[in-house]
Amino acid sequence: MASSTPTPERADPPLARRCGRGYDRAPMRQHVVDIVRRALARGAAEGRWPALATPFTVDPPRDPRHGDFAVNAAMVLAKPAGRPPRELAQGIIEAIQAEDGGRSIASLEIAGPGFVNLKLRPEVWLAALPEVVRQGAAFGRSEVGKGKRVNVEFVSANPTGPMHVGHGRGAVTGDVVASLLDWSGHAVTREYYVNDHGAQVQTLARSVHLRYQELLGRTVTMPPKSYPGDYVIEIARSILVELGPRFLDAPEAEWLDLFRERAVAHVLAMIRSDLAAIRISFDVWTSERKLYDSGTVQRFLAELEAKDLVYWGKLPPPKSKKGQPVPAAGAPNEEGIGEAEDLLLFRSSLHGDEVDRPVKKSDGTPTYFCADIAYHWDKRQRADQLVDVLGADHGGYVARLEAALEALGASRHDLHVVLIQMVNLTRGGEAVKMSKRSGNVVSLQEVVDEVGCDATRFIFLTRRADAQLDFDIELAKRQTLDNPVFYVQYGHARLARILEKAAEADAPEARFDAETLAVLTAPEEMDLVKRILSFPDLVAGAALAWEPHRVAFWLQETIGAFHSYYTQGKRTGERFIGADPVKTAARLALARSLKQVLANGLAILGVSAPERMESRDLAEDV
RNA sequence: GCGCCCUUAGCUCAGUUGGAUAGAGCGUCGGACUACGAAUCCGAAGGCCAGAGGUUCAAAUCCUCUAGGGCGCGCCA
Repeated sequence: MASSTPTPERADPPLARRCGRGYDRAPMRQHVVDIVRRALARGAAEGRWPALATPFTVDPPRDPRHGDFAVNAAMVLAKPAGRPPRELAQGIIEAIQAEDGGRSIASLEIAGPGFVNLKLRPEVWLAALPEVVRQGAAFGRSEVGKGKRVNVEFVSANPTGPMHVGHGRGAVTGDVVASLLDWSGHAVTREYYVNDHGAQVQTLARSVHLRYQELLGRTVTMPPKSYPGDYVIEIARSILVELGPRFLDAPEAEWLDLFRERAVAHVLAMIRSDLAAIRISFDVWTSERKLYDSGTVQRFLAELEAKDLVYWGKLPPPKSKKGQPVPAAGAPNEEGIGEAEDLLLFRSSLHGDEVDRPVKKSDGTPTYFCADIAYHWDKRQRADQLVDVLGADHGGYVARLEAALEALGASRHDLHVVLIQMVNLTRGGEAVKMSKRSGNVVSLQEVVDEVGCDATRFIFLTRRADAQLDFDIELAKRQTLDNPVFYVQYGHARLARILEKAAEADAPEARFDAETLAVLTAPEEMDLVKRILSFPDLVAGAALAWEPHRVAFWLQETIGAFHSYYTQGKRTGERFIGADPVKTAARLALARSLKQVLANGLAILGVSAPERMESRDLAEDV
């Protein structure tokens, strides 16, 4: 585990949090942060500049020529000190040098408006490399989330049909967010909320009954709002086979519950199977129905009343859509409910919501929202931080959930919602027709069957969650450069083959001692070493920003750097396994470290890291 | 009409929570294989970061407005 990582001492936590970004404890960077912090404190104590009021940053600059880290302390201090930043920078450099005593820093210089560019001695970087292989599959884990319980709710697709591609994106995103949080030391629960209570599952049950009648020879027409899919026929058939035709003309009350239970169980089994195909499983499945059966919702409502958070009243009239007339007062809406009647309203507008939201309908039954806040409140008791991964069409729902948490005494920040934008499925650039009406929504299963689990998962992660994603089936199957999955996996396989080849060729073994690694002097080699060592930083950052796509991009960049280095070696004749046994041993150490870090990155994404690629079969292409 | 999200190279997108001369891939053009995987790489061309103001040492990033695109908007879940 990561516990043996040389953890830099953390003198004073509040100060430590102010300096740097707080979340970042990558050993090398933290080392620099510590030195700079001590240097600044000493300078302040000596009256050379004021004590730091705002945080400074230590960041790897975009341009590697600017050094390993850029420190902005002089610019931050310029105003309070009343002196030009470049002048301050000179003093800061001297203080840093005094602090370090030449042990770890190779160079310091003033640049641009007042940055202090800092370069560590190569041996400092190289000395950290053995840790990568020593920690192996745990390299990259951190404890930034130590002791924090996080509940990640995702998918939560209604149990009325198989998962489609859009669900798949949310599923993979949620799964990897959970994985990242796990890697950064949080105690993670993956949770699925099953909406098995409302009108939609009733509709499903009725659809099954219609198909049931059909199987018994009746001619039926599926109403517009029903579920016509083939799986509905399957469910009907299984009921017919097992229980016979006795429900054909029975009143609804006699079969509705039974049909619903059967249907939901069947669909949930389908969903579990869809999820298994993309390597996703959940720790907890929470049934909305059981929240009622166990009295959780009722108790929750009582609590709301006790806290005076609800009242009986009328909802303000809706904002009309452009071009549409505002319904006359008292006119019934689509559900035939007039607006004159009172409902039980939750005071969400006190906490940032636009209006108060109903928790009980005018007929006295609880709304969906009611059960959902009860559910979130319940989750909040079980975890310190909640994450919901929702489709973007639920964006309007976030404010009321946050309001609910806040009203109940938690913080609105205890919930973070990751909104997933829609997926445009294409095939060779042509949009794939998705018609909900015909039940022809392309199922996740079909896509996974065609392109494979690895490609499906990876492609879902090649875009920020809140941006729309084009998913091209042909591209995902293609074994070429424009397919990022292939590119990254090939890089891992290539490293595996090099190490394999070295063993066969009786080449020297990888060696991690300082003397051997010291021959890794090429800029490309040091660049790779630094990239490898930045991995824990990347993972922690992606976790705390809930941004799994960062890992996918990092993998592509890192493997690209390796391919470039490798091919360059081929061109110059500086072969990976070369005549020089020391260089060979050092390069193999680099290869092992890089292979490990790629494997770990892919593990976070839930994508396999193959030891070799299957041979390309072009004959398959028509 | 109101709210939220988006707008970066011809195309698809990154941009390290405000840092230095804005980066990749694809596409285009031109190059590199007696080889440990050329399933790769190198180079060139390509930009008013949608537009206008503001905040400060510093803005693609934060605030306001405008123009386009997406989503949502009464006791459906």
